[in-house]
Amino acid sequence: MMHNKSDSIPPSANKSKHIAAHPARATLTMVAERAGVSPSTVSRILNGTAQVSEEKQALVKSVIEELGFRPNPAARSLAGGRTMSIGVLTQFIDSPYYGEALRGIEDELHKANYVPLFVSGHWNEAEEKNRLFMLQERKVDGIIVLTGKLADETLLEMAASVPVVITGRRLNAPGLFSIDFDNSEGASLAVRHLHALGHRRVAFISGPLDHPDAAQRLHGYRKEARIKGMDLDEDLMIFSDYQEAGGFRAMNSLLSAGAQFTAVIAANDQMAYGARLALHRSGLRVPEDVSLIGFDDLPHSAFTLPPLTSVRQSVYEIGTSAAKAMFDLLNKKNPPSRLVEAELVVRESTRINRR
Amino acid sequence: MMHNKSDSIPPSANKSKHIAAHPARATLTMVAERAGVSPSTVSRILNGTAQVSEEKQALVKSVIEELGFRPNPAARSLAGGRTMSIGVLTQFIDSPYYGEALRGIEDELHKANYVPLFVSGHWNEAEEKNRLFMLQERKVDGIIVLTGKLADETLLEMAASVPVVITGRRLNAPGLFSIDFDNSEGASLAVRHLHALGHRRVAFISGPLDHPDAAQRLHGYRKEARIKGMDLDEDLMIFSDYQEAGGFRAMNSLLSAGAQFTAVIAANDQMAYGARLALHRSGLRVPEDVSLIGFDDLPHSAFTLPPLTSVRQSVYEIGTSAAKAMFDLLNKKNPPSRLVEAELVVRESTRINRR
DNA sequence: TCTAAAAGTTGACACGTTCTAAAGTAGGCA
DNA sequence: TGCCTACTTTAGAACGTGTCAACTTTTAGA
Repeated sequence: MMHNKSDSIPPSANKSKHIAAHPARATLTMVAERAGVSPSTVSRILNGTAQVSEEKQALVKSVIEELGFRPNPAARSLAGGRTMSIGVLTQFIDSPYYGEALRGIEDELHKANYVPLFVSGHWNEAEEKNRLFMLQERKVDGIIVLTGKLADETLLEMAASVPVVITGRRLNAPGLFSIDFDNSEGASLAVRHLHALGHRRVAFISGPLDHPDAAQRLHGYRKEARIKGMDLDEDLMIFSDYQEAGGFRAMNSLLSAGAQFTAVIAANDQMAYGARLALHRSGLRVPEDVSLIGFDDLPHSAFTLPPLTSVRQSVYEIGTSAAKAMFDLLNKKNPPSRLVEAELVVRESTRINRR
Repeated sequence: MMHNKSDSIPPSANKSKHIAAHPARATLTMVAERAGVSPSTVSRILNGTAQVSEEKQALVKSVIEELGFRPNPAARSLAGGRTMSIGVLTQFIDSPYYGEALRGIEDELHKANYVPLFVSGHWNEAEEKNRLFMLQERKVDGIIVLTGKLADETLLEMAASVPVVITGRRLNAPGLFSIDFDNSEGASLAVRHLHALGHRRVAFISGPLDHPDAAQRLHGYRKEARIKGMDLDEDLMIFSDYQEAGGFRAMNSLLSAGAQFTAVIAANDQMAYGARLALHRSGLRVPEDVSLIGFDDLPHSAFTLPPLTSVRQSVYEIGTSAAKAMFDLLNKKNPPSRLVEAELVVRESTRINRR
């Protein structure tokens, strides 16, 4: 027999129902009583479920204000109403990249009195499903999924029972909204910039291909390089893990394999940082000897040495857009899926190729 | 009359109570029926509220397994039981510093089937109080506060009704656990290191003094410099905002004011990054001309140019410790408050003073 | 003026737990 | 055998809100 870990934890301390200082939270019933109407009426006013005469509206609302009444989320949830909470599946709560998106979501939800429930999937499909399941148990009103490895079908299935906003892929279905960056175009932008500076051999440090955005970025690089007729040897491409240390190792591999290049694009800024250090260790200067471009434009990239040229994506905006779309979904509107444009921020890590 | 923003949002979409595919979630009552016992007994087994005979325990547990029963959090909450959720007040959800702590908390809570509710106070006392209020409304079982501007009294008051774990200050009370870094000692460590390298004029870029840790770090710097008999002019100290851009500006001010120093300590890594760029812009090399030490040892600091010497604090561990302490509190244990030691990670941004 | 439809309102129950008080069941001792 | 204690178990009332069906009032049409 399995022992459930939580079994051993006794009930929490706050049993005292009436702390003297607090004047007993107002309930919907108290409001109804005070206003001389039925609880149902108050409920309908709160939720706009049906028509209520102007006068009663005004009366009840003033009583609500007076008593400082706020609906009890648990009771609402139990009664089958809204919980005023939105589940947010991210991959790592401390991701420097998605962090901004979380902030955007939080800011936007808060304006409408909603609370986000953040959970992390750790780029593991089973874990993601598990967390999503938890969210549904908690009866969240909607779910925002920040990328991840979930199958499209899983998402579509979920969208049938609860509004879903998904980033990092393009998908269309009722009750579902997707918002994605144009990763491919972003990578193309970087290639075009380097091409314009006279670079013809550009290395590419890719992220793990099981991340859809990594695949798209690699694709954009390949496509644009081909268009411009640039060299596109296999030994110019290397795969890594989106981490600083990974970028460091990748660059060392490139170097020790004797790859010839005058510029490098890293599929995210973190790998660019690592690569930059590796170049330094090998006595190569950025941008004098090698030009370097990152991707994501993390806040930090404006302060690296040299400040990093990077493909910018407004992740904060992705967050707010996702939250807004969620509200639309909640209101039964089905906003069209969106593709966000990328933009190149040119700083000091790229320059004209003199070789 | 004020119009409540949420009024306009219609009820959510999932009205259909019984989706064919899902075999109707098992409830506690169903479990009781199937096992031939009363709901109360099942509840008591679940919560360990009272003694139950071995046989019934086993029987009920097997039925729970069979039916895949999982308690409904909302119902629990409403009935006054545990909500299995812990409120976590942080300042910015995307803080590179506290992010790791959040991860630690999440990991630890998840093991015990608890869910964190993250909210952000944005270093604004009113906002912090507001968010804390929301958390209490949501009936969280406990609250973890990651630093902030709340008055001690507010925390103590709260601890009377719900278990509280607070980081970033030392406080003792029943139902409250505090865990803090030894910030002062951390700063002293940095000063000692520079002194040993022969530096006598060390500048200090402080964080905002309304952050308690900033005050402590400044204090540690002052104390140790005095002990070692080092120069401690007022123009060696400058105050900033813990941000990269702030560190950049601070260093420029120092430089343009003509301050003389051979080393700099920044009160956090982010300001160190900014300062490092400012030094570079002025043609000063790190560490050849100026030694630089940061604070926090962000993951990134191992990959800056040069890799940054920094005072390390295991923020992830702070997170897990906070969560563990919360469980102790929930179990009515009152663990002793803790002070976490700091450690200096020496990399390549410091060297012997040759001037 | 009468009637039908629409608008406004209400009571009662459901949601899935926890908790209290009280009842039931043994075992031990006189 | 009968009574008391200690251990188990249960019935049933909360908890605060949403919803449905039914009821009442108003409005509009003829």
